[in-house]
Amino acid sequence: MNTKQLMATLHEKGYKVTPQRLAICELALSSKNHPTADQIHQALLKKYPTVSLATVYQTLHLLTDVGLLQELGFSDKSSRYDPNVTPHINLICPKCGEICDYESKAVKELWSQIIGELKFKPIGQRLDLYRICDKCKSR
Amino acid sequence: MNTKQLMATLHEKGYKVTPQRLAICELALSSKNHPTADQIHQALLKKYPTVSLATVYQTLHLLTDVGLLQELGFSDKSSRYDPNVTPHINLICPKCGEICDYESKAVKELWSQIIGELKFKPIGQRLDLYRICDKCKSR
DNA sequence: TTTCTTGCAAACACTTTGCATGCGG
DNA sequence: CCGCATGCAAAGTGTTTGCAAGAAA
Repeated sequence: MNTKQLMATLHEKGYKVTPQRLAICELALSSKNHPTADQIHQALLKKYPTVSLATVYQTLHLLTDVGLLQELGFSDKSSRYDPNVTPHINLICPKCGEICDYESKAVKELWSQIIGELKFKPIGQRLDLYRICDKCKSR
Repeated sequence: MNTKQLMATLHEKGYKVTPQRLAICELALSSKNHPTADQIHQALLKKYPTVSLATVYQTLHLLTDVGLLQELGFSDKSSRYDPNVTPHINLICPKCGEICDYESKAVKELWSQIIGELKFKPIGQRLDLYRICDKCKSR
């Protein structure tokens, strides 16, 4: 999603377009490593030294409402944000917190099979798979 | 799991057996509605009016460590505890917070198929499916 | 001009910790 | 007896809120 599309989406939903929002949206939606709100905030400070963490949270919620982002809450009370809202597996290392997406035709097929079995359409899903990542294993 | 087995498991892992622990374990492990720590605490107060919430949290972590319980963290920072640690789907209503388990042969089969594809053994999983529950839909 | 957004700081909810006391092994 | 477990209260953490000032439409 480019900037133009993003601005159109915000307008459409009745949200104002501000530089902060654009910056946060672009960072969050292009992220690959499932960042925390704080990580996004830190990255943002380089370009916008005055943005507050509260604004980051607010904008992330906005994106979650709109359906462009998924918030993954964890038992340590931290949240990670994932721009991939399609059915996929989050491979999570409980040691270091690394999360990477695992996408495959099989996953999507199997998931749609389960949905068929359930006879209703879900509004979202979250598939986590926990395992010690290679880095942590070799240590 | 009955009380005798539970006591044996605690001993085995080097944990002391106390009345509080037994009570918390029995409540948590037999729960069907994915309670919060506070709900467990409230229920417990009827029998043990002096147990502290801290003890409840500690014991729930103990059970999680031992692998008898899974902690489900959510984006609103709440945690729910699930005694079902086998691969199954949590049907979650984001409106009212209701969680029910959906277990089927298909889920387990398809899940193990995906695991086979991954070439390593996970140490756990979490499969959430979000949908508005019937009660909320009819309202 | 009107309304929404921002940034700050204070408030919040849930969870964890420190410590003195008490009980299990 | 020794050491872990308990209960309480205080501290901690990530997130949310209230409000005045500022910017978008």
